[in-house]
Amino acid sequence: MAANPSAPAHPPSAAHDASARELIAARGGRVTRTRVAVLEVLRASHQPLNHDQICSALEGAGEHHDRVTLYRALDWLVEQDIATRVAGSDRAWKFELVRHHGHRHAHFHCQRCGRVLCLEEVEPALCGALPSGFSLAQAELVLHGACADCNAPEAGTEHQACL
Amino acid sequence: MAANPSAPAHPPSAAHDASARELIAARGGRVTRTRVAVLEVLRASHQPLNHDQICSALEGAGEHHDRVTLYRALDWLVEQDIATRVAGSDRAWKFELVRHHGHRHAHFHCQRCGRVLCLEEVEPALCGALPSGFSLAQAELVLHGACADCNAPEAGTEHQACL
DNA sequence: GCACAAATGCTACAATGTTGCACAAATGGC
DNA sequence: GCCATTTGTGCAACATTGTAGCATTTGTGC
Ligand SMILES: [Mn+2]
Ligand SMILES: [Mn+2]
Ligand SMILES: [Zn+2]
Ligand SMILES: [Zn+2]
Repeated sequence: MAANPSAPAHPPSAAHDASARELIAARGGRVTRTRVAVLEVLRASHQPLNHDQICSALEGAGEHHDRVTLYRALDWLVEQDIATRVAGSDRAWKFELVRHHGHRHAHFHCQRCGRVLCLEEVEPALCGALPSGFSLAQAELVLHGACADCNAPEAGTEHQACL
Repeated sequence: MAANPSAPAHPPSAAHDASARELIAARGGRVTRTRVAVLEVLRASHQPLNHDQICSALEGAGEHHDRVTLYRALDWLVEQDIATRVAGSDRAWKFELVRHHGHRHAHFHCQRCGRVLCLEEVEPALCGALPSGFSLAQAELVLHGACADCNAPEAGTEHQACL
């Protein structure tokens, strides 16, 4: 870490970091190391991440965060509608930022590489009507199949579990 | 149990039991106590059941089955395409019989009573196209909201977790 | 800086599955 | 019906994912 006090401590993610702090403070929460770090990780990812992936990402960046604290930070982000939970194929929740408010998109679970990707262009829809008396709060659509990478004939690269 | 050898041992579920045994044998599996019992429970239920609910149902009928054996029986049924796994809202799998082969229906998760119901009339659909290169094996649609029972104004009955 | 509420970091514990392995039981051929 | 073979079972131990309780620390407003 550069100790130069006249320059911003972290060059490119500074703006991100700033707005992460603002976002947290705006919700009336305390700006803590873990909340900021988790928010940064989620912001940097274009796919939903589970607790373990987030933990590894932080650990990889040399930051250690307590397991329980991480769970609690994620719970708080979901409570505040900053993030959402996505049901995974294994039985671990995945988390992603709510990027465009109110926008619901489908997810794709690749049965080959195991990744879960956001299909920003695909919205859940129902073919048939809800039985009377039922009220709908939210529709969750998960497609299972093979992703483009795994379908590509030029094998060689094993797209296995690439974060 | 009536010991009369000229009459079927179990009056109403005999047909069920018979075809459960046949179904299992037809897949080349051994007809065991647990597989038959689990199949009967699934057949009798009109909603997906998790491991614990199945275990309770059996226990309630005076039958004890080992936890692990139950898991393995369920795994086998899924492998054989006799049953399917349905992702639950908690992190336990639910299981249901494949009743009409190839028929995919949506599920409804009531956020009030916690039940997961089959919406046999509703099929998953996508609004928007799959990105090129992707191939789809199966679509899974889960609707979240309040079921008819929970929406009914005549409260009194707490529809909580009724099997 | 101080006070105080809000978060953290432990340690335990709960829920849901999975693995390995010795033993039992279902099946098919006699 | 009996035996041999193969398939499942039952148990104990372990793995993963998440929660609860509680003493200690930290962020915030003054
Ligand atoms: Mn997404
Ligand atoms: Mn169903
Ligand atoms: Zn893939
Ligand atoms: Zn309900």
